[in-house]
Amino acid sequence: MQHLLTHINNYHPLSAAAQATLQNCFEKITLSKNDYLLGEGKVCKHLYFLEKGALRGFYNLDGKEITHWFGFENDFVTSFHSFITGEPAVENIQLLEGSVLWAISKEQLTELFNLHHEIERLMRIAYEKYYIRLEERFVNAQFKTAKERYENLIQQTPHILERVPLGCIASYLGISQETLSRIRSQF
Amino acid sequence: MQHLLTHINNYHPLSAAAQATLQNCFEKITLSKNDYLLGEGKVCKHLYFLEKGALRGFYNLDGKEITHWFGFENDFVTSFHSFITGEPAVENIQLLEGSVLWAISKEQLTELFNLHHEIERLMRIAYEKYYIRLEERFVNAQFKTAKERYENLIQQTPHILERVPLGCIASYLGISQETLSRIRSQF
DNA sequence: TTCGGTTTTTGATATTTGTCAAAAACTTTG
DNA sequence: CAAAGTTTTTGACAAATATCAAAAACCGAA
Repeated sequence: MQHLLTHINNYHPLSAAAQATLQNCFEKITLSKNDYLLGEGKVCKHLYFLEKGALRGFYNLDGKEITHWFGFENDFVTSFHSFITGEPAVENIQLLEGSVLWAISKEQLTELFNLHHEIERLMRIAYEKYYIRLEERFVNAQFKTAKERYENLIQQTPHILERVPLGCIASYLGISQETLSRIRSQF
Repeated sequence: MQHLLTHINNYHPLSAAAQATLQNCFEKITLSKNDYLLGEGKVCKHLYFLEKGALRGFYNLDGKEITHWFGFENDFVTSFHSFITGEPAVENIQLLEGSVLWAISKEQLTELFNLHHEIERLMRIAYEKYYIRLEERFVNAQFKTAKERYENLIQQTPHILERVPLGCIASYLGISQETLSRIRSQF
């Protein structure tokens, strides 16, 4: 829990009062490798903070699993579309490693926004950061070649390579596993 | 101005006090077709609301202009990366039509957040919507074929086809202009 | 209205990436 | 440790898309 608070204060320092309220609303969750945090079709009613471990978001397309994002230490994770709109999720969230998470419900979070302006500010700032991050992934996906995207991955998020099977990484990069394998053999 | 307030109240209803404060902070801007709202290398210090007209964000790559987003009526536009981080923009924002915009500086907006919790809430909600929108574009870019992306465009944002030159649309969809032309001839 | 410029389309060809199938390299576990 | 399963690589080929060049269509201003 201290881990979470430290990270949050990094984003945007909170008053002692706000921190105390936050503490009461997050619930600890411990999951094993391959467990599901969310199954497609379910509404994702929680925002999670990943204290330790790794997970992936994926959906099914023609019998194949398309991984489109990963979460690691200090990431806030949820099925954003479902969490925000309240619609059923199209994606699954599955653990890649045994992990420790902290969960807060959307309901509680909304309540916290009302109680503490600064917590809503924290969230606004978090969205800014996540927006920028997504924007960069979008530009990569749309305008870079497979090889450039792989080089980007090596340079900017090498931990992904060390902790995730190549099959997941291929679809994360938007290429087939065979193509990824061939790109790798060039290094 | 009433236009802007109406739109904002649609997002998230504001108190009369907050609305009055907002009114004083937005400045009206009128620009002609082909004018620039932002040039690359400049820090984007404003958030704009597009009341009427159309514009595009693009950057230069190997002498070619890569259009990656459009703005239309009722869109909030800025160079998000630059606006959020304070770093120089990599992109240009250029008018596709004569337009009417309302501008607010980041500084003033931050001030408004302090004055009215509800305005920060409005912004948090706006980020949520824009995040989801971007997420959908990302999935399209990474996992759909050129033809599927074009079909999506026809169904979901047909106004783009009517108001924007095909060269811009091609890079917006992440395909070459020739390929776009060939896809179109199939319809 | 017509000339000059821009935008869009068409054609030929090259490149990138995907698909399917099989082999090789790893992992797990009994 | 060995069999069985899983993941990764390799090969041959197919499909999608890009590139370059030129023609056609469109448009705006003198």
